[in-house]
Amino acid sequence: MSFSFSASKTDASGARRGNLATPHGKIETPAFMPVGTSATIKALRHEALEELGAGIILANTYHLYLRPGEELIRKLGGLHRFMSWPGAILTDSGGYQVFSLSALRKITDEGVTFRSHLDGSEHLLTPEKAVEIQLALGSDIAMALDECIETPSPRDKAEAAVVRTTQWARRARRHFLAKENSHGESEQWQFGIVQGATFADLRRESARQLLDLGFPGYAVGGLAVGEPHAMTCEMTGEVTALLPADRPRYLMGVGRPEQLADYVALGIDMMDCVLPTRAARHACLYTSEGRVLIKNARYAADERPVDPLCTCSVCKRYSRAYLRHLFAAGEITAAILGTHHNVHFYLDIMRQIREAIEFGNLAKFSAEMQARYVAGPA
RNA sequence: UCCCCGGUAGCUCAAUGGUAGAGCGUUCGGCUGUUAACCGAAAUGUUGGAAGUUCGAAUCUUCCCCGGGGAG
Repeated sequence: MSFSFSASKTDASGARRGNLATPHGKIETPAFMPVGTSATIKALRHEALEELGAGIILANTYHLYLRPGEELIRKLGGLHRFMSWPGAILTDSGGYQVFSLSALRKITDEGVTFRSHLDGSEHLLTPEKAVEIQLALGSDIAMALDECIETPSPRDKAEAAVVRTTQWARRARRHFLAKENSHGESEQWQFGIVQGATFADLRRESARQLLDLGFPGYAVGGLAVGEPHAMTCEMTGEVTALLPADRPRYLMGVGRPEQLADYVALGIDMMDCVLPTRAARHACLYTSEGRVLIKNARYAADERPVDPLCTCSVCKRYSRAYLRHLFAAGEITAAILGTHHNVHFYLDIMRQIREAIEFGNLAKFSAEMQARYVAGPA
């Protein structure tokens, strides 16, 4: 089975309804990818993930390189087999760690030197090395190493990050193609990542430079790192306007439930975010009526489900009172149930978004959902 | 009956004469390509009681109350 992507229907808004075929299954787009940095969606078993209908998940090059090491995973048959996940996997390159681990790394033109947060050892991650690791992992989609910078950033810093990201993308693409040719047929796709911070012209320039490198798909990175939602949308729109219609667009690291449809309307096909999983572990549950901070005292004797409109197995069975108790008691089951619900909620939003695109009424869905969401929990 | 140790925030405990604190708990908030079952804020005190010494007492003195241990 080989790769392909097609966006067959387009909503008036610019939203695309498509299909992404991978060696590990077909994914209906627009798609949300739960984040499993360390080869697991924290507190969620793969059985549940499959039940929830996740077709593709994220894993992280840098973290798996540090532990358990990509060579071990290669020996054990690759990441899919190692973690026993039959669906598709996209691996982030470590570019986000350039941002999130800024205190532990140094950037040069050659690459990024990280001081491991696990044992303090030093590691040089180059664009080539990131490709090597992702080939060893055998992910379906490999991301090129990029330089993700913080917001707000001055223009000169954003310019430098664009230059570096393009140089790194060129090296990553060349290295990837050389390896791919030696293998024969394509077993993996590689995406390039657009940077440019909050500067529209830099975003456009970054996109044009990456287009020259001929990636099978393109990502928009360095957003949702503190800037207002309107800015995220503006930058995303600048980029998607330039990207080829026949290739998937991936907006990295977004977003809040009420924002997902906005990104889809800008022509985004794929998104990922730690919010549903992390917030769940921190007792923040997303519902059709807004966020429920389940540890609040007001839920102590509330026998209703977390979300009365939700069809997930947690909402069918357990009360707010019970979930609040589990969180208050620090029980591990709290994280498991909360994560299950939140991931269901995100994947269900995406299902509704896809359906709305089919019927050409994404804007209506978005408005209705937001109105209900903003009203807040009863 | 005597001797010793102790009594400080809801809990476990700091502070040895100089502005009563911490951790946990409680309440509330934040998390956007995961260094995050994490992080932040707030509320909560007649320092067991009474009387002394002192410019000043959780701290020193005396008596009483309560808990633990020991002796007889």
